[in-house]
Amino acid sequence: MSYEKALEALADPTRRALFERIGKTPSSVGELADAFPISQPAVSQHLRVLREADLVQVRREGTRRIYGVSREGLGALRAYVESFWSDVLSAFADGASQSSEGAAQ
Amino acid sequence: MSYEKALEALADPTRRALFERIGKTPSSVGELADAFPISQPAVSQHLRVLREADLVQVRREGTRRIYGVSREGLGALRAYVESFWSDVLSAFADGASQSSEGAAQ
DNA sequence: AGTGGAAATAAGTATTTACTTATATAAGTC
DNA sequence: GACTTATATAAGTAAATACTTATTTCCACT
Repeated sequence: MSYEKALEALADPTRRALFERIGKTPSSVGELADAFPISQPAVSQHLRVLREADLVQVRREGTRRIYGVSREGLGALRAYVESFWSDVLSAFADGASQSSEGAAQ
Repeated sequence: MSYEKALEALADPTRRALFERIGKTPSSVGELADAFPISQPAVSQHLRVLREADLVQVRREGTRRIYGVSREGLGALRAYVESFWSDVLSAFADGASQSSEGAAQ
């Protein structure tokens, strides 16, 4: 749906690192705050942006909140990039206008 | 190579719009400056960022410069998203831990 | 070489944003 | 209900950035 928000969310290096870490192992806010050199509120703020981009998902576990990757936002981003990519490929096949390039792929 | 720069470049709405327009029809700086409600230098600055992210490519044509999409940066971004996506899918297949989701794909 | 047009760079500015510390909310435990 | 632990929100700040106008660079043409 909104690949725009996904792009904006993943543009920031810290937020991207948080997202990648969450992708490998779902984590609580505290675990993330321990693993990264920023404060807990900073982590929460980043998580909020990632959540609003549908890139992550929360699950309550007692008093903690476990953040994991959501497929919604990532899927939207993937669809966008993929469609753009195929457009570019077909434009290249048509025109073959890109001068400084060698073989395809 | 550097999907990071591609993400940062495409995060800005104006720059993303420029990139999408260039994807449809390669254009000169002047044409872009006419088509968008920003000044020519602003266009040039955005093009520079897109160029440094290997998302666009320049070709000289007389005194003008025609910008077209480059496959380098877009391919890098695509590879990143794609690999992340497949990781998420396999993690989902393993754990099936995402609570609020329905069927796969 | 001199002129004209196209694009890049320089310099300055207002907005955005990624952080901080302080505080509030929420859930589990006694 | 009081206390502790975990997370979110409030408020403020310094750095990044997307624009502007002014100027420079670069190419074509005479």
